[in-house]
Amino acid sequence: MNGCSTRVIHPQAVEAGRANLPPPDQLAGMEGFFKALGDSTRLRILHALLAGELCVCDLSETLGMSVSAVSHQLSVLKAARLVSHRRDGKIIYYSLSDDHVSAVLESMRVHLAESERTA
Amino acid sequence: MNGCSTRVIHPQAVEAGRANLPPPDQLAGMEGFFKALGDSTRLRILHALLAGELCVCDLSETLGMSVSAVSHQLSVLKAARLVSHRRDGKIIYYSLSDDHVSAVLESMRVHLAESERTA
DNA sequence: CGTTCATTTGAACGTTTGTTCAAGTGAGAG
DNA sequence: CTCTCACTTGAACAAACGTTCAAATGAACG
Repeated sequence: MNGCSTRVIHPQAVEAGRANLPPPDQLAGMEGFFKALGDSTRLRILHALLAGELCVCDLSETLGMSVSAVSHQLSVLKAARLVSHRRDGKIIYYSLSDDHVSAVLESMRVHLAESERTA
Repeated sequence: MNGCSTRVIHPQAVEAGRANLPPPDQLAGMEGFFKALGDSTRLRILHALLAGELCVCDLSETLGMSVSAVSHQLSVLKAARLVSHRRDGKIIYYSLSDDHVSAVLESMRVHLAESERTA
């Protein structure tokens, strides 16, 4: 909270920067979205679902981790609206909530390939 | 690590899901990228920089937080290659590392507006 | 009803993360 | 060289996170 000795170095730059700060609710939305994607288990779940819907049991087998751990992460993805689910008897099938999700994943792959090149 | 009683419910679905799992190095890259974006302070820094380069002092004034806290977060963004910096005497100016970053931010805003609509 | 089985949920525990505070760089000015 | 000032860095500590384990739903089936 201190700032610098001379208080502010470039007042107009500060003003311009402030003008671009997103309102709190938008900010919270973005943070939640990226946080949901910022975990390797959840990213692996999303990628596995690119092939089509999967039940929790199969997802656990696919990733080689416990059903409970997968279920916990699915609830995070569900809260972030990244996956949907449908029930068929005892089995619950999860899938990507819409095409936008796979588009995002694809665009990230491109970005990373790009910054790898610039390394 | 247990799986279900019947072991696997849909073996071919598991196989298809596994085929889409990214290799560990790609996965780590994605995770790091999204993790860097999954924090409100860092998102605010990136948005402030949309207007143009800013020094640490001004950034701290813009966000209303300590120079030290901002500097720590800048080092995270630097490690994720999301920002660049140039030195001019005692002052260090930070800017978005490339146009791709602002493109990503813009595409996220669109996605969030979309899923807001579907709410 | 009671059992089985896929899934969810809650508490626990170690790990990671973000901020603060104090000390440390490093570049210009006197 | 010494001082100042913008910035970085490390240790510390609380808050948030991901996994595990055990207990709890909830739907089918006898």
